[in-house]
Amino acid sequence: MKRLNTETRQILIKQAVQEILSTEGMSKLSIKNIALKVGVTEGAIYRHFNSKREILMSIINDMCDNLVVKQQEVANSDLGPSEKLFTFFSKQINYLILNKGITILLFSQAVHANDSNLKEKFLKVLLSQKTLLKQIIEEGVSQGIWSNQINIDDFTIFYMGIPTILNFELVLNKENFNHEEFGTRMFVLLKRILNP
Amino acid sequence: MKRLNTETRQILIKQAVQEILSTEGMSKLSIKNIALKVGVTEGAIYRHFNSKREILMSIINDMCDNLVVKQQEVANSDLGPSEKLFTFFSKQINYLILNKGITILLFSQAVHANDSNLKEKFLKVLLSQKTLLKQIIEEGVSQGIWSNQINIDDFTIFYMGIPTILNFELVLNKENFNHEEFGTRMFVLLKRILNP
DNA sequence: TATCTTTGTAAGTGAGCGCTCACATTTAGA
DNA sequence: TCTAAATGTGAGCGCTCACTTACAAAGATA
Repeated sequence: MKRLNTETRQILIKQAVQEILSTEGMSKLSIKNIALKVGVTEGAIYRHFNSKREILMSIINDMCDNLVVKQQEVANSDLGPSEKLFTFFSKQINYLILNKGITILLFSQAVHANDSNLKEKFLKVLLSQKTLLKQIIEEGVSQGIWSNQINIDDFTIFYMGIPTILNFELVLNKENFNHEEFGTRMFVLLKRILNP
Repeated sequence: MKRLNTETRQILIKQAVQEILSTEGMSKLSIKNIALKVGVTEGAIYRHFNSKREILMSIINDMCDNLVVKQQEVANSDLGPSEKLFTFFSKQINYLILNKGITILLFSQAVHANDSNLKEKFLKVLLSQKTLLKQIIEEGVSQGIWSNQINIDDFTIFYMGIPTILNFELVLNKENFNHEEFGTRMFVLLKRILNP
């Protein structure tokens, strides 16, 4: 068996986790299954992570670093609200398509995680995305670009449903699902809500 | 221990399942947990259902009889498209609020059920709702009530995200969540997409 | 080459899972 | 009142779970 250093192995383990999540679901996410997918035995997994919980925590931390922080930068940039929203949304869709399993993880754990620390962390990610989005929409409404008739909280709630349906379509349509277009097509609908 | 006949006990078991699903999630849905919530022992559960799978199947059959069939009637009624959509949507929201656990069950099992028969049944329910909705929207668009610019498939995909966010808001806000208003508020956003 | 840290293996732990079964008790009908 | 069916109990089945441990061997450093 070829040996790899911890950093490399950790990445492979996290990739395996996301692959299992997107194809088989949370109930099949066992250490044995992860090890099988990585090509090592169960014990080897525990050389690189102290617990299953720690693997999930690492995945969500990656999402913070590679997505949420970037979205934060977009929200606070000097772009116009319309461009901000498009970039914010695109980054999210691209990340979810590249990391297919993460939506299942995010929603199931944020709502019903056994571990309360894990639950709080997952919730924090979802809520911070919601807050950033709200900030962008408020800016657009106050500038008169978007309608002041809409309830901004309702819009953000509505928006948060998109990751789930993306995941749903990804799993169901698998092969013939058009990744690239999904974002732009959904964006059209979002703009129809916002436009005066 | 008070004894109850099978019909009564089956209802209590299904209620317990939905309660566990909405408060603790799929991972805590064990026969032991169900029995505990019902107030009997594990063995008693198997007097009224042959398997855990059969309990879930019965819950989804109830949803067919009490919701999907009603939605079908609405879609095929002689109401106008706008009234059809409102009634169709209201029935769904009310059912999901009354049966809080069912969204988790529906989406998690339709996507990743271990049992393929179960999976197909769950998928069928989701897809038949999607088809009925599409039928209503097509009618409205062809009558010129709604914009012919929108992609109807995209709209139905978008619509299917609502059950998940409803569930999300229900769990997170628990007490201070306004059940009655949620439907009408979301309906406002849906209409903004559809309106010419 | 010798040594030591790092990585992987294989067998095992106790706990919980869905489910079964021998047995007890209630309930309904003759 | 007697009997048989229906309902509930509690121990226990084989299995998988997350995780541990004793041991082996690869790779780096000297």
